[in-house]
Amino acid sequence: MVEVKQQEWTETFPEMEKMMNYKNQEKKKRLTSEQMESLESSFQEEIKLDPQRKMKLSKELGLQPRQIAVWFQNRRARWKTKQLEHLYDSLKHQFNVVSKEKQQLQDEVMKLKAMLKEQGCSSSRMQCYYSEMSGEETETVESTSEAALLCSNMEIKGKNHNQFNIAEGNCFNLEGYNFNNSVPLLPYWPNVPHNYQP
DNA sequence: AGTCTAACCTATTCAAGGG
DNA sequence: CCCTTGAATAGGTTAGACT
Repeated sequence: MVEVKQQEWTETFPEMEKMMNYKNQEKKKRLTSEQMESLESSFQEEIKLDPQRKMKLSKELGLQPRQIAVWFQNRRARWKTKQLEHLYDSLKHQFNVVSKEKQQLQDEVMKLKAMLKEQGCSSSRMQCYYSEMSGEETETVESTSEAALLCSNMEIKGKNHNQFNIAEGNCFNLEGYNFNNSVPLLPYWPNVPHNYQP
């Protein structure tokens, strides 16, 4: 059924037959390691491909300009996937750090409460006493930790994702939280134009 | 404002190569 | 033979030039 249709097509449109033969002959070919290296170093210089560079690479590497464009397109897609993976790892690590800290603080609160109980002083009385002393509203440890986590999320959402601030290792502005010990970054980062919108 | 075009993106296909 | 990788394609979006 398919063969019959194909025959009809090629008889009606000889150009189509040419194209089909061309397609059969021209199988997908892998780029040589030299071509790959050259394209890769060019990509590291600049993630975007301007027409002059495309033509230059095309001549240098003996590839069609279209092939150069396609390679850069696919390379950007791969790069973006890697970025997302690293961003995910980074956020996961930060979440673990904050969770651990929250647990430690909660443990500390439990210990302190137990101590107060031993001394025969109720926690509500102690909270009232603390409020009078500091003149501020009292907060539970849960609320402060959750607020910190919320703030960190807001910080992330507030950033322009295209700037990749988190992935580039910038610290959060959260007071009292040190996120310097996040996951290691990629060994290298290509130049991304300021106006680059993935 | 509407149209055209080039360049780009994402998703997908498919050939090549490795285990 | 199956799975992964990467070159290529399809179809949609966007920005800029032009009328």
